[in-house]
Amino acid sequence: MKPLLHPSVEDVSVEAILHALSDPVRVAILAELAYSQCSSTCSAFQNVIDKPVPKSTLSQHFKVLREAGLIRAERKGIEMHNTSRCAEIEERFPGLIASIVGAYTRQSQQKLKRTKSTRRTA
Amino acid sequence: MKPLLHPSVEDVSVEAILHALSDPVRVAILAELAYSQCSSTCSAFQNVIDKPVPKSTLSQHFKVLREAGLIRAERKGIEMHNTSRCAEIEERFPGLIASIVGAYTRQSQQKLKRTKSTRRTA
DNA sequence: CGCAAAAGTTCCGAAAATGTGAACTAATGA
DNA sequence: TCATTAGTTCACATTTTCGGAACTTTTGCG
Repeated sequence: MKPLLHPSVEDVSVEAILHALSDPVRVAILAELAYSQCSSTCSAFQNVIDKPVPKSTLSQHFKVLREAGLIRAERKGIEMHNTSRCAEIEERFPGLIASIVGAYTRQSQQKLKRTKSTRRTA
Repeated sequence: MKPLLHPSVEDVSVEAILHALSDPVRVAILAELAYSQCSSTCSAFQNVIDKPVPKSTLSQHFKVLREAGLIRAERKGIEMHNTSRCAEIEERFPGLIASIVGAYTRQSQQKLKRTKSTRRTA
């Protein structure tokens, strides 16, 4: 199996980061990895959003995150251990990831508030 | 001609913003609009990157920026006047746009530095 | 008015990217 | 050796994107 390429920090591009994080599933994965500060397997994210994500799709998502330089993946026996590379990226692009994850957080809070205050459909 | 839909600020999504800004042409446009603080026509950006951008493509790019809520477009006579909506978005997602544009700026500076220090091909 | 030009948009076909089931690979353990 | 589990790769359908050609709006000019 291929040795899992990870770009070095100086090869990480803003385009790739933004593209990777323009998908709700991928941000959810990164946010979780960044928050928990410890490694997680891919299959741990099969229900990262409301509905289940097929594993081939999940694999693609991890690939995108990996190649964007946002996560590091290491094979440990039968499973993959994924960790965030946010600290490295923070050095190169200070505040970038934090503000993106922060914006998503704010967005989901506002979404909650809206459905709470306007639940006429219930 | 259609009346040019602009999402209201509270309908702007982070996904759409990141997707819009994951393209070099579109960031270049937004950065320019945000920096200049005044309106510009679409055709003013035909050479926003090294090579010329076809006008149908440019039109699509402006549409993406518009629908993401990043710019406002108004027809003035024969041409469109585009302005950035960064101030509005700053209220909803503080620091987001600034950190993205900042990251791109840093990236292009580093790219310059690299080609300067390693120009063997010249 | 009629017509030409300029700025954008829309249309459409080609090319690229994405999602996902099915088949495959690699590591583990009985 | 064989079954199981975790992920990857393949193949194909769907979607998105690019860009040339044609179209629409507005303006300016005779």
